Amino acid sequence: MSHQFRIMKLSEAKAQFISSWGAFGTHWGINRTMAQIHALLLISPDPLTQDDIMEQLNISRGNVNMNTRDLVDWGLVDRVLVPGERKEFFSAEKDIWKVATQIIKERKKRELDPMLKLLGQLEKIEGDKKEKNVKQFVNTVSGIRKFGNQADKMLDVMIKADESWFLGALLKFFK
Amino acid sequence: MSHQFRIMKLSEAKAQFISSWGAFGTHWGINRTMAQIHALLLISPDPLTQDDIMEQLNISRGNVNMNTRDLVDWGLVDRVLVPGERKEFFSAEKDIWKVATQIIKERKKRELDPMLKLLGQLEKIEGDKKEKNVKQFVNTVSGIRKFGNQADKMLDVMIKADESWFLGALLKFFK
DNA sequence: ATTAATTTTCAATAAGTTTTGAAAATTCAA
DNA sequence: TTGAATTTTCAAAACTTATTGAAAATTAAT
Repeated sequence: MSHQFRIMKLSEAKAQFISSWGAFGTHWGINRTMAQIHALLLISPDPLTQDDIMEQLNISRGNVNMNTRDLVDWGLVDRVLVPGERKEFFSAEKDIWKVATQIIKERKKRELDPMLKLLGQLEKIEGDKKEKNVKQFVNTVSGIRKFGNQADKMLDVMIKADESWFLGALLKFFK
Repeated sequence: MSHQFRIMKLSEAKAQFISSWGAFGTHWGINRTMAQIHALLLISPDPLTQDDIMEQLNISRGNVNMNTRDLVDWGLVDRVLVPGERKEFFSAEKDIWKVATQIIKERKKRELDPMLKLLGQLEKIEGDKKEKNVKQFVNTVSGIRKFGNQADKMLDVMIKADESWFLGALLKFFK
């Protein structure tokens, strides 16, 4: 079965990209609008104002304000000053490797690290280690913790590495 | 600043684990109850029935039914038959490496692969490749697509590899 | 075949999350 | 200072998603 695609105009392609990136974000714990604003900024060659974003995405001022704030907190977007302009402008980091490592760094800090800390505690429960419920609990928790610690170490190396080193090494690694 | 933890009883530790795993899941596009049922099954040495799950998590029959179905669809839980029992039982895959590769496999299929397909289309837009809006759009999309393709390849290797090979190789890789 | 046990479905409802928009706060130019 | 421009806040409303529970469907024992 084959499928014929039409060549799109920029405006149509932009709309598609923004909408898909938004839907994609919702599967990753990021709200739709935040992901859409990020997408819009990624494809904008120049920084945009709150009003630009409101207009292009048809959303309220408050919504833009809250979500740009979150994007700045995540380190994905910068507030930039344009000389001679009163309004403030927003600009997204365009290097996708930096975007990815920034997201990894934040999620690791916010989610993985606290989970690993908790699992370490849960392993030390009181009770008979031979009893099968205790045994299964400890096995499960320690299995997850060990796996999580490996992932944690691997992500630390990734975050510190630069892209060319990392991809080069990976390609060699995977023959 | 130091922090003194109390040693917990099994019942308390179980409750903590189930609740945290549920909260963790919500950051990863998995609903709270589905993650909690998964957690409960992971730490149960024996398979459980719908009624067991309803009782232990205090949720309705319909809810258990829908979420166990999803867990089975994700390949994380099996329906098992216990000889001489009328009811059906559920049991989770306990090997955490298998759990992780199964989740990666499913999310890749459901999310990454369709996104890469779309990005490939979006790159071929019509219009002047020298115009800065077109240029930025194409650059962004192709950057994401290239990065995504690398990730895709890497995940394919991970899915096929077995745990000991993979972790061994990773440790060597990261010196 | 009948019936009791069990599972599944799904419309109604509850719970949770996002969005709006107008008022309050802040910023900065004159 | 004053006041116009701009940003921020947050309670209320809209929207989305998850949960319930009772009825329907299925299963299997008698």
